[in-house]
Parts: sequence; structure tokens; C-alpha cells
Amino acid sequence: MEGPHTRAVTSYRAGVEYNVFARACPSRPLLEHVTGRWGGLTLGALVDGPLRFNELRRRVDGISEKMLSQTLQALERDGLVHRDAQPTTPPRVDYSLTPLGRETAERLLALIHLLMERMPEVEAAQRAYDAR
Amino acid sequence: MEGPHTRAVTSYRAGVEYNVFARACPSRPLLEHVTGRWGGLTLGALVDGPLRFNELRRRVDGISEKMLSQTLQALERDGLVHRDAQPTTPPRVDYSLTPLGRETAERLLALIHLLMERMPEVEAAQRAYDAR
DNA sequence: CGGGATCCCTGCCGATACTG
DNA sequence: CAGTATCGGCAGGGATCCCG
Repeated sequence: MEGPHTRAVTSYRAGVEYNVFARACPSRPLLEHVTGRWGGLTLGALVDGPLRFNELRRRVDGISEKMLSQTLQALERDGLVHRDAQPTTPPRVDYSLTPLGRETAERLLALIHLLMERMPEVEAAQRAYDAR
Repeated sequence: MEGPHTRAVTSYRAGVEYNVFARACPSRPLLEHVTGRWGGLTLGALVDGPLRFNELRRRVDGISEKMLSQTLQALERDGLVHRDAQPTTPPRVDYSLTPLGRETAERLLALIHLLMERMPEVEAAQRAYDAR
């Protein structure tokens, strides 16, 4: 665990060093919420502004009601998503990003954008690998 | 599917629009390799320089031989990791990042670094959520 | 519309054993 | 050392039903 970059993924708090590479690091669950199968896409879908439950569901193609619900709950608990429920009939619930959620989504989109741009390069690498 | 940010996660190639939010987008598997449970940590571990199989295994705490092997194969096929095998006895294999792998790892570390820094904020949000 | 509860199954992943 | 092969569990997640 040395070098300038690995130091960049550790941080001190109350005298305890947190290290993402360690199995027991408390940031692991958060990282999994953000980078998990649906977390990133859900955050990304909210970057353009608040959305309601079923709007979100249509944007994130392929997600089930249950998984969207679970994903949103986890992200809300982590303080990345704000949930605004109005007790009307029919109920109306708006989901939006918190400031931290927005910063997270932006870095995530920077990653996604890079991968999208380089897909031709990736597909070429895959063909070369498979040809062997 | 509108707005400046969603446009940022689509790209054109050969007249076809790729959209990460779509279930069938060919970049989904790539995204899952990179942001999956072990992909990101493996890429992150290689940022400081080449590592051998068991060095990598010790760095990425908790990964099994099987998962490290599978993860490296997927990342190699995607063109993010370079594998250099020397046919000596005992065998020596070095893993390193390709240029694209390095760019990817840097954006990933930017995300991880943000989350690490803000862990106190996240933990406070979790306590507030659980208190309800 | 916005979810919660339940059922069920797939496939992810860990453990173990073996090879060159 | 650097892996591959095989087995099995159990939990992630999809489908469905239901309610306010």
C-alpha cells in the first residue's frame, strides 16, 4: 500500500485511516451503491433535474420497480438523493440529487463519457482478443 | 432522453446512437466490468505500476484467485489491462494498465477520492435516516 | 401513481482440488 | 508461481400481487 495514487484513496478521520482497498473499509458499501448495477445509472438519470418514480423507471431501461425502489432508498440513506413526497391523492414523489449527489454523478458521468467515446477502441481490443 | 447531460452520455458511431441508459447498449458490459465489485479496485491497484498476480491479490483485499483471474481476463479483453507473460519456470506474469486503462482508472479514482473525503457527511446522513 | 410484500430462481462467488 | 476446473450456497434481483 504505497505510492502517490494509493495515498489518494485513503483518508484520515479521527485518527483512523480509511483505505478503500481494505475489505473492512466502511466506504465499500457506499462505493457499491454508487457503482453497483443500478446506482450509477439512477444517479446519472437525475442529473438533468428531478424526476418522479415512473419517469425514472422509464429512463433507466430494464430496472424493475423493486430494484429502483431499493436503489433509491440506499442512495437516500447515503445522502446522495433527496426524496420529496407530497401527501396528495394520487401521491406525488419527486427525486432529486443533493449537492453531494450531484458531485458524485458528475464524476460518474465523466467516467461513463470516457468509456462511451472509446467504445470503438474497446470493441477493436475485444475482436483482437477473441481472434486468438 | 433529453437535456445537456444525458446527451453527454450518448455518442454517435457509424450513424448509430449509443445510449448507456438503454438496456441493450453495448457499453453496459464494459461499464459493469469497470464499476463491478472487483473491476474498479483492480484497476485502482494497478495505477502505481505493474504488479504480478499474487501481488495484486494481496492488494485487493478479499478477492479470491478465481475472481481476480476472471476480472483480469475481462479487463484484458476490453483493452484496459495489458498482460505480459514470460514462459520461464517458475512463470512470471506482469499486469499493467494500457493508456485507456490508465485514463479510466484516473476517473474512477477521482470518484472514489470524492466519496472517501465525504464519508463523514455520508455517515451523518445515514444516522439521520436511521433515526427516523 | 408510488411503492411494499412475497415467491422463486438464476448466476455470482467462495472453497477446494489439481496442473504446468 | 500462476493459474484452470468443478461444485455448491445463498443472496441479488425479476415477476407478480396488492394496497393507500
